[in-house]
Amino acid sequence: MLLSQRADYAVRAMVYIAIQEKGKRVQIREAADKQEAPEPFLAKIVQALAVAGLVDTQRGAGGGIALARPAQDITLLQIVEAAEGPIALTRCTYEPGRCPRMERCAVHPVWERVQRVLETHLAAIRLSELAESQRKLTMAA
Amino acid sequence: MLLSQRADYAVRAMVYIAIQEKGKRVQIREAADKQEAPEPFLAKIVQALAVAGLVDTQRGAGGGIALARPAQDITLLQIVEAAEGPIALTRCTYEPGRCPRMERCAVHPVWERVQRVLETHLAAIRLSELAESQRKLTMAA
DNA sequence: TATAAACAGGACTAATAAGGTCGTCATACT
DNA sequence: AGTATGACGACCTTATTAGTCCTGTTTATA
Repeated sequence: MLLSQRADYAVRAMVYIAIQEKGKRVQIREAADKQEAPEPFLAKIVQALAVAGLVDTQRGAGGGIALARPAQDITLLQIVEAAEGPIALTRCTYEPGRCPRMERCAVHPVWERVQRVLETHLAAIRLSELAESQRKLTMAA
Repeated sequence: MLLSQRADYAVRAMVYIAIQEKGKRVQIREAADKQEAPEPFLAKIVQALAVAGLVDTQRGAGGGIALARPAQDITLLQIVEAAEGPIALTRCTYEPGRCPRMERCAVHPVWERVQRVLETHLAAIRLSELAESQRKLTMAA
């Protein structure tokens, strides 16, 4: 698999948070149940999302998780990178300038191009769109 | 990293084989030296390429590896899949119908779409193009 | 102010995959 | 026959992934 479970859980959890009524906080337990994710594992992922500034967490009774900004300002790429760390197609493209063959290898620029395509596509998808189609799906059922 | 070292070694080795004069076979040892890949590891990868029908191997003195068909009939996607197995973005898209949430999850179709984009881009790149630009690079140096 | 509800954070573990090695056998040219 | 070469399979080591668990700390509210 190209993306890990972390990324998948993270995205689904974000969608779940996004479809709540405004102002309502979600508990990790609840999100884990609904998304069929192991609770302690999801808790860790949520921490990473919080560090990345995508969600705002609040402790204590009545606490929970909420989006840190409007859903249309959050992209799929941001969620994936928050959960997984920066994405790199191969070791060559992990850090710019890290690959010793860069100057003499015809494959290098191709990996870079493909990676850019992937990032662009992920960045074009907004959490608000995902939330919208999730709402429709849920209503239909 | 989204793709493993196997894929990277495989692609570079294929380019190296493709830039040889017609009819000349490459020894694994030689390819490993040139591509800075561990020889026994590359040998395994070459086996996978042979099973996938991308290269033709010949044992014995004067043996070695050659392309099994013209370089313009081999795509980057074929090489990557031969080296890594079928690519799947997430566990959801690993096998069609394998994901239990498919019907009620708004994220699922997005993963499928992104995966298709990736596959399409990889399939659009031909080994012959890579070989051509590698030849130019080598001549320039 | 006690208490229960919630996340924070670190240490730990199990399973899997990646990356790599080695030895032996089969094959083909000379 | 001898030697060069890949095929094949067993094995090993390390890193990553996917989790678990325990002990906090914060916060609302009864």
